[in-house]
Amino acid sequence: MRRTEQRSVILEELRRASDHPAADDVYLRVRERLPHISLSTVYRNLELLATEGLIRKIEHGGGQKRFDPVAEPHSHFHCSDCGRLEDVPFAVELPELDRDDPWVRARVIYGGRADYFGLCPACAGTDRVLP
Amino acid sequence: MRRTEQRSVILEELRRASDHPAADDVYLRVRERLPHISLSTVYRNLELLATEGLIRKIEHGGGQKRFDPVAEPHSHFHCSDCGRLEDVPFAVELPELDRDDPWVRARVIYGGRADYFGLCPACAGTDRVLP
DNA sequence: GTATCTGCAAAAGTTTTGCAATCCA
DNA sequence: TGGATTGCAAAACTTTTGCAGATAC
Repeated sequence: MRRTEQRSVILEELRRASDHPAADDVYLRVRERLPHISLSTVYRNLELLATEGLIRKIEHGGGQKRFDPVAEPHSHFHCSDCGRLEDVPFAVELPELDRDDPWVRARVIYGGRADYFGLCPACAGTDRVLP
Repeated sequence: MRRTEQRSVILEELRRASDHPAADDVYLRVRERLPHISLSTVYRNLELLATEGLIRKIEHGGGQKRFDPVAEPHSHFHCSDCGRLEDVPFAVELPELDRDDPWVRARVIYGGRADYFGLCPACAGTDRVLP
């Protein structure tokens, strides 16, 4: 993987973002700094960076895939109302799997992840009135 | 929601499937029985059935959304190699959230789900040689 | 009878790909 | 220099939508 300005800026802008942007959000942000960059370059680099393990691709409701600058597995919170996608600010431990279970033994399980869904502060109204 | 033959057959075929098919897989199966059905009807019905809570739409790696005939939340196992999506055959309990945590208090959390990823028996080779 | 539903076709939205030119090591 | 990378345009793919006619209740 070579170092190119496009690749660096894409990674920088993704790391600066806190909202798990989709490819075309990244494109818009990167374009502020590199006005001639093309959307395919953004797609190709996000894909490559995810393959190389520097970032993470997230499946999320809605048409687009989102990208996470944090490659380490962690939990997300999805707002069912506005679609916001946030990091859960603490580690969620999944229960240990029973290694003797035949279903578990028949598979190689790399890991697991817990995701939560509900209403974010803005949609729940708790960002205005705190109880 | 009215009862139509198309809707019934779509639901039946989804319930008969064990592989969490995508919309166009459902379309292919339904077409065996209703050769004149259109893909949009399949999309519209899967969407409606999911909205009504009879089935569940699953976000999953790869371009297409998948559908699950089981509406109750349960865990899935994603094969990183071949893309197979299976039900985890036991309940995975998520740890209780700390209701006094300010992050938790600021949100309305409907629920969570644990998903696992790794290699399925075929891709791990354990369907041929059992240890 | 009327609101819902279907099929068709077209549109919309997202992601991928072919290719010639350019760039990095 | 040579392989990786880019920009552009076109293609591919998935999903949604408009509309006229058919259907369920």
